[in-house]
Amino acid sequence: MNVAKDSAAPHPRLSNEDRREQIMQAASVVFAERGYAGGTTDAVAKQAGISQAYVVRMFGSKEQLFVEVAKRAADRVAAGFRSAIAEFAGNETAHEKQAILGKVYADLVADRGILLVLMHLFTMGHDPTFGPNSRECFLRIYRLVRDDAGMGPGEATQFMAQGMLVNTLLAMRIPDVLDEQPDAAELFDYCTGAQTDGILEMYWRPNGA
Amino acid sequence: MNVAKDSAAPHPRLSNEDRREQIMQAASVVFAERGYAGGTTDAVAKQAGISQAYVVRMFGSKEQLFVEVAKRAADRVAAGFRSAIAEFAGNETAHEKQAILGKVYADLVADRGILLVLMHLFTMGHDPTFGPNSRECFLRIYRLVRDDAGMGPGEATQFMAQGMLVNTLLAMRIPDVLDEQPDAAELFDYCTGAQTDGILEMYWRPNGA
DNA sequence: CGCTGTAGTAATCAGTTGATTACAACTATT
DNA sequence: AATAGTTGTAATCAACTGATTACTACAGCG
Repeated sequence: MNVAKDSAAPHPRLSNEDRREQIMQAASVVFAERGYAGGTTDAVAKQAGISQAYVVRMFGSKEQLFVEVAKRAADRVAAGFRSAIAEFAGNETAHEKQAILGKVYADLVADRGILLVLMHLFTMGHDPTFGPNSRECFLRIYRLVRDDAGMGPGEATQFMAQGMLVNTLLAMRIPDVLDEQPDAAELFDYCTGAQTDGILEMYWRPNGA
Repeated sequence: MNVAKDSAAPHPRLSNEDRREQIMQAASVVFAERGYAGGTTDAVAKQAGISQAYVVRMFGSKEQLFVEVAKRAADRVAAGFRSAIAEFAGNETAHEKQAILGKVYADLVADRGILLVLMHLFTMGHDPTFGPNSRECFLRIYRLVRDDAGMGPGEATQFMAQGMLVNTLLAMRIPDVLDEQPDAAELFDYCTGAQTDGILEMYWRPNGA
């Protein structure tokens, strides 16, 4: 039996796998708020409660860490969509499909890490490393919506457009000024449609789900 | 009469006003590609061909410089829309208005500075300085489209959504992979509609207009 | 117990960065 | 021509940052 170290032990000593996951979660928070250039490996380390040296050694470089964090964010969106699509009855209209996937997306981006890390990735299309990555992530989601969900290219495009507007509004923290800015409330309402209340409910929590 | 200094003079010695404009143009290029945190005042200075110290002293701080650059980007979008709206005949359908303003927007974001600086601004909604600024800039455009252009809230929202998707596709440099990625070509085509060719034509030039 | 691999850190380093200061060069006014 | 204001820079600084190295501590295995 282990000695009693279950409560607030100074060094829980995680496995490689668990620690990786923990660092990526911390990096997601840090990169989301500060961007790639502004997110320091030291901030990630502090967020994870470990040393800065360990963060760098675990992923080789800050660049590689960001790539993996961004990739995982896209993975989660894809997984969320796939699992929702798997439960389609098959007779939904394109509009109904949009509503279902829209709700799933609202759940996903309640995690500001997913939301903002992807947005930061998209703004680095010029970068030799991040650029190809960003295009691949985005097109993967597009294909999922168009093919697996079975929307036409037009409907899929419109769905992606609405998603990008939701991204922007949430990134800007529009929900913070809903009370004092009637126009913001109107725009947010028209954009999120039936999901408005659900999104707002999740928005005020520390993290989604 | 001035002495002959019109050809490649080492120090043209600009007026305060002209120099400000030149620095902001340089900063627009630098911040666009590197983001706020990644864009150094030294890179701005080199882009403008002056010393780093002068960049900082002219604007007080890097933060203030970014605020002014972002504000000017939003101003240009607003001015472009306003001048197009001023030429409305008054009997356009909402769809026609969207097409006209869409074309104007395509012209504007051919300048990657405008496009990306605004996107970077939008991702900093949490920042006490940039946050209020980003919301104000965005809502200003929304009101312009909804009120001055006379679209309803629904049409205006849809127009903004399409704009955010165009932003994302251009930021990711989707046009760079149009040939090897058929899905990218399809998405871009459906998104830009009648303006596809016009946008691409401008995309390959050093700068818009 | 000794050995080996793994988790984790402290210390350090070279390069960068925003900002400040003091100073030089030019221009206009009187 | 002396004065004063403006344009612009070189030099410098303290703080920061990603990465490397050498080290410690612990766990499993024979």
